[in-house]
Amino acid sequence: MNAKGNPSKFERCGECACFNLRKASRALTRFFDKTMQPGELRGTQFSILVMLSVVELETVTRLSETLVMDRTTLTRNLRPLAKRGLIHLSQGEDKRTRTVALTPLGRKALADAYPHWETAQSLIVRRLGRKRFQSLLHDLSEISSLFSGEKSMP
Amino acid sequence: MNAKGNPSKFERCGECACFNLRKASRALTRFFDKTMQPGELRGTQFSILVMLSVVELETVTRLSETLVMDRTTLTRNLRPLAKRGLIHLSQGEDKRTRTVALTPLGRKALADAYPHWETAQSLIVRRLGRKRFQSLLHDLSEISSLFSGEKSMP
DNA sequence: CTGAAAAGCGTGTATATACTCCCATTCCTG
DNA sequence: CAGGAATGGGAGTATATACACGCTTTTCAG
Repeated sequence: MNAKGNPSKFERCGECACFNLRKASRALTRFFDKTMQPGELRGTQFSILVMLSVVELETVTRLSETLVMDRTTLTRNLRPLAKRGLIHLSQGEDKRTRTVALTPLGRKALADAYPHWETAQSLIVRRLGRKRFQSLLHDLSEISSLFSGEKSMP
Repeated sequence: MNAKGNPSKFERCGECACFNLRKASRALTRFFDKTMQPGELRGTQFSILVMLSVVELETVTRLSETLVMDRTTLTRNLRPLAKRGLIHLSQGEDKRTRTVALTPLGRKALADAYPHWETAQSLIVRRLGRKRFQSLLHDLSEISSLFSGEKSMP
C-alpha cells in the first residue's frame, strides 16, 4: 500500500534480496566499526589482516578472489593499511604480480583488535542464537558462492 | 590453520558475521546490478525509487531512517537520481527540511526497471528456495532492527 | 625465436557509505 | 519575546565498491 491506501505495483519489492541484504550489511557494519573502534581497525580491514595472517603471502588477485572482492577494490582497500605500515607490498617472482604480507606492526594491530572483534561477534551470535546464526552463515555462504568462485576463510 | 599448518589464533574469524554479510552483499549487489543494467537503475537506486513511490513525499531524514541509511549517505545517493531528473527536491513547509518526490520520469524509470528486478529477485528466491529465503529475510530484518530504528518496506 | 594472446595490476571515474563539523531554522524556556 | 537548545540538512573527509581502460610481463603457437 502507498500513502494514499492504493495497492502499490511494487508490493513485492519490500522483499528485495539485494535491498534487505545491503540494509542489514549497513547496520551490522556500523555496529562492528563502532565496537571495534578502540582497536583502530574497521571490520573490513580486520578481515583483510586476518586473511593475510592465514595465507601469509599472497598476490593481490588471489587475495581478492578469496575475499570475493573485486581486485581493484582490494587494491584501494590495501592503501590505508599500507600507509599505516600494517602490510607490505612487494614485487613477486613473476614481475607482473605484487605480493601482500603482514608486517610485525600489522600483526600487533590484529592482535590488539581481536578482543574487540570478539565482543562484537559474540553479541550478534548471542542475539540470533547459535543455531540461527549458523543457518544464516550457511545462507550467506550460498549467496556468495552462487555469484562468484567461493573460497573459505580459515 | 595457516599456510604453515599451525593452528591460527584467528580460527573463529572465518565466522565473522560482518565479513560474511558484506561478502554476500558484494556478490549479490554485483548480480543485481548486472541483471538490472538494461533498466538503467542500480539496485540501490531502484530501492530508493520504490520507497519514494510508497511514501509519495518525504523529508531526507525520515527517508534515511526508513532505509536504515545514514542521512548524509542518502543525500549523496539522491544526487545521481536528481541529476537524471528522476526525483525532485524541494523546500518543505518547515524551511529546515527538504522533501523528496518522484518525478514522472522517475516513475517511468521505475516501471522500466521493474521487470529486470523481477528477473533477479526470482532467480535468487528460486535458488535458495522459498522457505530458506523467508528465513533469511527474517534474520536480516532482525539484524537491521538490532542496530537501528527499523521500519518496513511496503 | 617472434609476435600475438593472456595474465596481473593500477588508474580514472562513479556510486555507496558514514563520521565530524557547521549553518539555518524552529522550538522552548525563562 | 529573546536567546539558547534542538532539529534538519549540507560539505569535508575517508573508506568501500566495481567497471572500463591501458600498461607491463609472461606464455605460447607457429
